Amino acid sequence: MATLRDLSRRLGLSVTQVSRALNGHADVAEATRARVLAEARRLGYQPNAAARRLATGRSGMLGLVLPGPPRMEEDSLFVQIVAALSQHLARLGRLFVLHIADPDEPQTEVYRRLIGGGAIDGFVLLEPQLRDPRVAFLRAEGVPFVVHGRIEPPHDYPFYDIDNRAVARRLTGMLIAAGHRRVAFLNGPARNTYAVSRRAGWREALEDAGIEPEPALHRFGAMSAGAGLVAAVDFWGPRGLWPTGVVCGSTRIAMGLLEGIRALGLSVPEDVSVVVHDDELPGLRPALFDPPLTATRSPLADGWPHLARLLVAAVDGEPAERLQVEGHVVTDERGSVAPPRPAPPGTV
Amino acid sequence: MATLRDLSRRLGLSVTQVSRALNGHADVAEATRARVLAEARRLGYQPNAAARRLATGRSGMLGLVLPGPPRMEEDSLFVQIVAALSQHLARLGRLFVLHIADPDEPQTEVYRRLIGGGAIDGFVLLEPQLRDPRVAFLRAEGVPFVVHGRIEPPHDYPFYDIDNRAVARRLTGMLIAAGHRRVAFLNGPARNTYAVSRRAGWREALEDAGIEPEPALHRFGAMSAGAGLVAAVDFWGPRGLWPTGVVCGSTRIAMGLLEGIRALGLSVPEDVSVVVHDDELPGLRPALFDPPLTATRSPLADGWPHLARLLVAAVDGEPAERLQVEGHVVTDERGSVAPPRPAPPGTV
DNA sequence: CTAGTATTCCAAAACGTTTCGGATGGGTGG
DNA sequence: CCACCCATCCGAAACGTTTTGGAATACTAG
Repeated sequence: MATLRDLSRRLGLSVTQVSRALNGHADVAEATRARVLAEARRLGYQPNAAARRLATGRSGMLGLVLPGPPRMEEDSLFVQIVAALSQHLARLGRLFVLHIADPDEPQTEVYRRLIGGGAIDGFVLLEPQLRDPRVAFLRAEGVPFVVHGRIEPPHDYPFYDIDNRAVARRLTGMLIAAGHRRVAFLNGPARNTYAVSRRAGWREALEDAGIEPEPALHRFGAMSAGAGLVAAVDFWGPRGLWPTGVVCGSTRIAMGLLEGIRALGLSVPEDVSVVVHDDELPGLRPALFDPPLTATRSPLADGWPHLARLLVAAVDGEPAERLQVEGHVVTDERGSVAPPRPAPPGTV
Repeated sequence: MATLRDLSRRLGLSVTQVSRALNGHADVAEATRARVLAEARRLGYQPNAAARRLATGRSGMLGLVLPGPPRMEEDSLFVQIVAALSQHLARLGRLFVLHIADPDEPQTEVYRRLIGGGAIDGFVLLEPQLRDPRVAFLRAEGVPFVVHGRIEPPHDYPFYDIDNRAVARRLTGMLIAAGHRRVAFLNGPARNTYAVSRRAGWREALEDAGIEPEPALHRFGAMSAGAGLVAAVDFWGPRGLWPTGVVCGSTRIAMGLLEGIRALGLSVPEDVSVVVHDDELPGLRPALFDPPLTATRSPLADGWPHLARLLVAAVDGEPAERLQVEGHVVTDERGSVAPPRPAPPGTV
């Protein structure tokens, strides 16, 4: 493998100048730079990553840490993320390190090990939580990171996110506009920040319409078909609360909900109106549901290129304020919303 | 971050001795080593990966390169591989680098870039092919690698593999033993070495029974349900070859094959006997097919820990002969094999 | 002609580790 | 007492890059 010294000898230049020529510094004559570049190409020169890293303190490696092996139903999404990050980082000249943590080891220990040896320059953080310990740790250590989503203020870090409160407001608002007053919300896990924002949005939409939000109609829970099915049985079973409209935080929840609604002999949108936020999860398209579901839509996939770009910029020292991207959300009307039908006698 | 120098100053030792103490060299007094270890722990010392790498030439990073984003039906398998490699390598103190190559860039260029800067010590090679260009390149460059499967002899490299010829012999043999003479084989892609070995096994089993292998009954093709379905229509359609028994190289092929057989109004095992090799692909269990399929079984997942271990050993200079593992294959009899029924009149 | 300013270059230090070639001192066998 | 060996230690070089602080040259303004 050719080194800078080899080049410098062949060219009759100092190692310094060769380095500066290759790195595009200003104080090297254009003619010299051309000679250096030509010779470097000829010899197939590639800078030694270790040496560069020792000198600069940067490794050029960016990491994603998962708390454990993904659950089966998340497989396709996981592949999407990993493939996208790897590809986009490669395009930016970085390497992608994937680390599946041992579920027993404390999260921050894992990060400590990875940054300790200077192996990894920065991290992508998925599924941020309120008072996220990873964020606290990386902040304290001064290690760059980019968040997919947002944590609580101050927002002094790079992120890609959508306006989750607005999403929930819009979905809830569509049902209210159709005349619904008992609007339930099947939300994600309470520990995730986006779920908290969405609850706020649901509340606001109701309050704006002069409706008192009924706590029992809001549910934190898993983003799974199971959660939707259970909710259906619970809402419209013997002692149910009979909401007339339901906002689903995920197409997976909606899938289970629709199954439950069908099983109970009800139908959408005649008996219940359903709307959903569509992340464009692989293989789950609200347009292909029966009936097709009205939805707000912002593909998760939109975020991956941004995350790669933002993280690289953050490692390069760009200030966080310029590294905050909010994704677009569009609305797809599909006819799963109709005016409410009065609740059957004998229910609240 | 504490360095060796910090430790040496605190302990009144030379940097040399501290380094040797931590790395378990022989010429350091036990008492000294204990002191060093204690102090290292106290300061939370972690060796700087870049410096070590610069000195030793090894980076501690091991890579997997995929030629492009995985296809959807392979997602779960891909997750399994990636998660397992990451976890097992982490346990061995190495980092796992996943690189999704740009499909346009020539494979060897990708590897050249990755090893060029000394970024990656060695690679896991999946889906080896005959005269695999990656193998040729890595061999020429002297970069360690481990192969999942085998390439053509000489076998002077580390691998984990099963005896694919024996698998095909066993499956074909089971059908022959039940009285079948027209035994078809739905194989994997011709470019993959395992498919070539399996074809040899199929041939041998037939020849051992004094049956002339009929080339039209063997098919290279994708490991997909589609391939199985097409084969079914082709075998038992209007101008079909009417094999009485079929060996499937994968449960995915078998899935399509069974669907086709059913669609043609035939049934297993009355009209056709079917056996399959079961890799334990996620979500595909021959025991749950209708009817349950007789199979040879060796979980792909068995291989991942070996691959991690073998690669690490290879990078550490262990000779290849000791780094060759052959996985076990068991047979599951499930009753999808019956004696053949005579071909309908008018067919070959 | 002089002082000042760009432009282009370079020697040497620094990054933190491993390793090579000894040095030191105590013990052993003669 | 000498020669030798063993156990334990150390200084210095090496890995290949970036960066610092200036040096040398040519040009410009006065």
